[in-house]
Amino acid sequence: MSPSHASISYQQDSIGVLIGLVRGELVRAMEAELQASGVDLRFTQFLILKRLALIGPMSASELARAVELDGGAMTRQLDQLEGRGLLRRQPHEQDRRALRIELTELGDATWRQMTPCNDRVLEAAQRALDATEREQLRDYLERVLKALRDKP
Amino acid sequence: MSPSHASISYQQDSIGVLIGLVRGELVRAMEAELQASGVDLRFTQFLILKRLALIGPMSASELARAVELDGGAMTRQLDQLEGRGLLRRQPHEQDRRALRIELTELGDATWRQMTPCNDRVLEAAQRALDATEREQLRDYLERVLKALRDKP
DNA sequence: GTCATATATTTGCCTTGACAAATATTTTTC
DNA sequence: GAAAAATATTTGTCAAGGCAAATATATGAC
Repeated sequence: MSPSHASISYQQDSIGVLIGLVRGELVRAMEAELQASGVDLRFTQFLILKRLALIGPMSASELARAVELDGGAMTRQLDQLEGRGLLRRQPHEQDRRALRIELTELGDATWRQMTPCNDRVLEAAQRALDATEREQLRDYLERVLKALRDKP
Repeated sequence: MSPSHASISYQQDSIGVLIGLVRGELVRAMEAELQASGVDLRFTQFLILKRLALIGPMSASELARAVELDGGAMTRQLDQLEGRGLLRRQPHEQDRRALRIELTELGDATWRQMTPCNDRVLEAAQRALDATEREQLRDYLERVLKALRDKP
């Protein structure tokens, strides 16, 4: 008996695979840009700084949820980033369990230094899409994300 | 002096972040479905079996490139999957350096068992998109992938 | 108010994947 | 055709992230 693939010679990647591939390329491109700009940060660390820079101070767990990172992993990232002087752990004013993570001046400066990297990569990624298509892509992705999160 | 985020209260996620979030949800949903169907496989292992089932036997490095996995990591995944009787390492006919990785009957049966999981997750993810939008999403993602790979 | 439950952070443990080195074989160059 | 470069696989090493347990605090039920 022949296995079930025998008759299939070509198969498009599913949306799932495709999204994985795109993400992989984005991470690679972003880390390459950072390195080329002299910023010594991994992709996850870039995401953390970006979030803090754009949204402002927040607790470690809010930050962890925002970048889809495990709480324990976040603690260790904060250790590293704080050790390098890019952010600060402050006590949270309303909740004594929690922290208020905020960028230092150095962290903010680093963020300003890497903003162009971020922009270049996003522009490169979307260069084959016109403005309308970019909006649609974002819209579709947001709807997919919502569909996955609001599980039936 | 106030840091540069002070005036920004809300900022949309970039396409980059959005794609990362979607991928995370897809992986989570897929692993949950697999577990619920009694298939004890991680997402990466699912991808490997899927690829072999749909495309047919190929070398370990082809497989590694297809699922964006490091060669060393692939060796160890093959060790596990072969140990569980889901695939076989055969000698490659044209290239004595390489292997011909092929599914066993058990591997193929496992693939047939998890096909519905895959379909359910992809359907759930895209349930808020109509047929045209699904095609567009795929098209956009393929163009983004191509743009990232054909670096200027 | 008190107790049970939920949440925030930290730490230990373990798995996974990236990177580099080693070996075997193929392909390219001259 | 021999040397050089490229490719396939394996293994060692390391960093990163997930999960579970521990601790501290907050929130909700009664």
